Amino acid sequence: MNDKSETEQKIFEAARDVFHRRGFDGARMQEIADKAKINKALLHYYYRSKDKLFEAVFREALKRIGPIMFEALDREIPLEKKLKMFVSNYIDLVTKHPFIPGFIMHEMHTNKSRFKAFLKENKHGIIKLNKLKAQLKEGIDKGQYKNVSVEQLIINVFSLCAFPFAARPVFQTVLDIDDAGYRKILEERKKLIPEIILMSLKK
Amino acid sequence: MNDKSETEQKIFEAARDVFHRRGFDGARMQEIADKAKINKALLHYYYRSKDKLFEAVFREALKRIGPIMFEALDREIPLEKKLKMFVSNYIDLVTKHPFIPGFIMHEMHTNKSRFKAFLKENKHGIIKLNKLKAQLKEGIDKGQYKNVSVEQLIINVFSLCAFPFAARPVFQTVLDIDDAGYRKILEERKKLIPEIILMSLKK
DNA sequence: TATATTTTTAACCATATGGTTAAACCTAAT
DNA sequence: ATTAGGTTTAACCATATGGTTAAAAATATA
Repeated sequence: MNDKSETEQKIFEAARDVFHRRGFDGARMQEIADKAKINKALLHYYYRSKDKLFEAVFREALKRIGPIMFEALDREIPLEKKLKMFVSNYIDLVTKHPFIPGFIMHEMHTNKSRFKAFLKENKHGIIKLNKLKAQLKEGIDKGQYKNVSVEQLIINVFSLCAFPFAARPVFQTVLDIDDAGYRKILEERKKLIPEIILMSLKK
Repeated sequence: MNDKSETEQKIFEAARDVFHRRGFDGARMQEIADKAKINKALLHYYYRSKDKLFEAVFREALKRIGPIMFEALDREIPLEKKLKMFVSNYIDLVTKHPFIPGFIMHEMHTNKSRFKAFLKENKHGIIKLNKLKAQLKEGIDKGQYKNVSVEQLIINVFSLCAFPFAARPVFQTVLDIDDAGYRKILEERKKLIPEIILMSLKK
């Protein structure tokens, strides 16, 4: 869109950092200002309120994830490639922004209406299941795949991709894995997840 | 332990409700008091502070989930049964307390140290992987299972079980499913998840 | 019944927090 | 150099919030 001024950019990045990490309720305008190394009043100069600033951050998070789902799932390539592409893209993205899944989930729980409203207005919001559905049905009719619902399929893929990030501190603690070890595990999943999903489709 | 007085119980239940729903930062002592139909000062009479009250709620959530993981995973029954039992128990529990997964995940992210400290002191905290590990190794050696790591296996099972609850609002919105429909999907997963996991183990 | 103890309440308090204001500062155009 | 516009700051403000206090009410004890 508009090229933000340098300060505006600094503010946004600081805000993203803090909101992602602490959630809306946990975020403090002062912390954001400090992190951006500007006066608190400047936040309100550029973004009128905490709500507005949050919305900008929330939108960006959705806009980052949306296209990935959209591009990968709604495309004319074999299901197998589609899956691998999606999983790899998703894991790469979230590795760079590890708080996005948890952030979106939590904000969604505490404020469903905001999310729904946003999705409705956003083209990437609702996943277009048509192609995937058709593709799956074709495979099923051919006797190539088991008869599974698209919904379950998508829930499975997302669960296997996103949860290891969202629940990372839980897993690392409970399974006693250090950071390097966990990174390795995440990397391995780029191969593992498509395998699992494809296997679950086979008869 | 000690049989809480009626008021104490009312307070705790109200607190659980509010904390689960809003998280620590989003929870207001006033809302808890209102929900319990008592004066705000009574909260501090029974539980000294917001932190203490939260801790009680947080502990309870972990104590509910811990034994389920523990009981099911660390037991002398075939892997297949173990899996089915765990998944079914987990889904039943979380159906009754749908906010637990998201609650634990979020609080973990925003306050890792509290969680780790708690796990260390709790017997159910660290999953004992020994039996599961041995069991898996045996199957692998016999040529019955593929060579997968216990860690990935556990991450997969938990992801498939927990994420559909934690991200429920996201899925329902994005996939356009109503409450009844989603309940059905969750119920179906009691069969689906063990199938997927077992299939992912087969050679 | 009188006294001590526990439970509950209304009224406060101190602080944190989101937000505002008015003035200072900077930069580019005249 | 002066002016006008946008940018940045320090000092405030109003309110929400967790927490306290002292007294009332209820309950147990003698």
